[in-house]
Amino acid sequence: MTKQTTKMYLQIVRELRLLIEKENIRPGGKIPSERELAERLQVGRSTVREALRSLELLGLIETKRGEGTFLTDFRNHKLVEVLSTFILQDTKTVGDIHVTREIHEKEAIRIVAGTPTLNQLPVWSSLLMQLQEDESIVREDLIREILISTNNRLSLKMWFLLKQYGDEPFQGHSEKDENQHIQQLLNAIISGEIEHAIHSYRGWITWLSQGREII
Amino acid sequence: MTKQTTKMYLQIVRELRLLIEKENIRPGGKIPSERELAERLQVGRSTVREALRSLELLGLIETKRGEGTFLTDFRNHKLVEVLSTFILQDTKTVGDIHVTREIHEKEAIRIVAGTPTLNQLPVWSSLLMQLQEDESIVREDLIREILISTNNRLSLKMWFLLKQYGDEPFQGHSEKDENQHIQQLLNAIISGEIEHAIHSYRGWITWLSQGREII
DNA sequence: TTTTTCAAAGTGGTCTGACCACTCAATGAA
DNA sequence: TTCATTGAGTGGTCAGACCACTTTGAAAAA
Repeated sequence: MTKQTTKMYLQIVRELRLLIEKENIRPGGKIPSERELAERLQVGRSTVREALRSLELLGLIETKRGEGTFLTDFRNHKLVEVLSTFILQDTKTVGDIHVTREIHEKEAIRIVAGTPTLNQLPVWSSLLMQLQEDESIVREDLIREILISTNNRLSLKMWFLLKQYGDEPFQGHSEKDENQHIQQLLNAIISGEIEHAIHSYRGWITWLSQGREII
Repeated sequence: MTKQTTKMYLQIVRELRLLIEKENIRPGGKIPSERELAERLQVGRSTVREALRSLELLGLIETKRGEGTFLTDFRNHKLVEVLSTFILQDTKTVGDIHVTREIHEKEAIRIVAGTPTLNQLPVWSSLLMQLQEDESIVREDLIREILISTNNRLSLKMWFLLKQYGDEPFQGHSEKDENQHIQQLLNAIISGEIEHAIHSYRGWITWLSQGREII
């Protein structure tokens, strides 16, 4: 049908999503070939390709010439590259991404700190011990752990994506200083002091962004 | 050339960026036609289209049949839509959607209530007056107003999507009761009492969900 | 002259069929 | 058994053909 009002390739993106769900294709799994999709969906192969190329640029699928097309695990860098070359100039957008990511992080901290069963999790004290033995912790790992423990997978995935878009290399920081921020946060979480935890988090973030500007 | 190692359509994405920069095409400006691009870059039109479709799905360009292709305002985070359809697919937990939406709502309330220039906005008192004259306000309208005033378009967009996915009809509620919740929230915002505002919000949400279960 | 009509040019949307480059597995020879 | 070959399947690209839509400007009508 060449007369649809909705763009065909967007339709295909949708169909593809349904197909993936119906056939239970997991990350890493193989998607039907372009020719097969074209026939099954009754569209031209070039149209199928337009949809697939879009998804590839988003990092949702991966194609290997001679082999096929595969579902990926949402962590391709292509998208980050493209977006950064096109968008990263726009400071307002970058700011939004950071702020939005921090929204998810803060709320997760509030939940963990405010929920006895969560703030008593052995992982916090074990992390704290690591720090006291001068083993450093990567910021992302800690935050991810916090996000995970809130058991909101949607929020976790959004956070993951935002992290990809907005990531900047953190450089020129003293590990010792950072450890102090982390310890403060962990202590507040364990003792269930929500506002204290948020305050520590804010301090940490501020400290990080100051570090960024020095570069 | 059919023998490049780097994928042609990615090459084109890159070329396109350079072209846009060189010709100083601003958001809203027109990009050369597909046929012209194909000739200038010495590639097939379908290959050009694959690149353009990708950028369109990312929300970087916009196409109008019969007119042409245009550079968009990057702030249109259209990619969120696509990503969300893929993400929400396996994270069907309606609960997650609600909780995540509420994360954005709560944070927005915190920001508005805690920022003097925002909580003094005339819109709040005017809404409050409407309520006192017994004109009812739709929940979504109020929340949207709050989100907008935080000036984080990305968060706003996410909220909008979450709202769409998780929408349920609110029924069987007494308008009078709801007005009371809203008034409480608005008053707390205006007076800058963050925790009070959050508390009101929580009460409102709880009340709403109880109403839902009755259905 | 002014207004209306409408056909042509230009643009994106889609399809078809044809090659090319690559991978993999089955086939067959050593 | 081992190794080389070959053919089927898959993505990558191209050229050309229509279709649907918008704009525009010249011709026709007022």
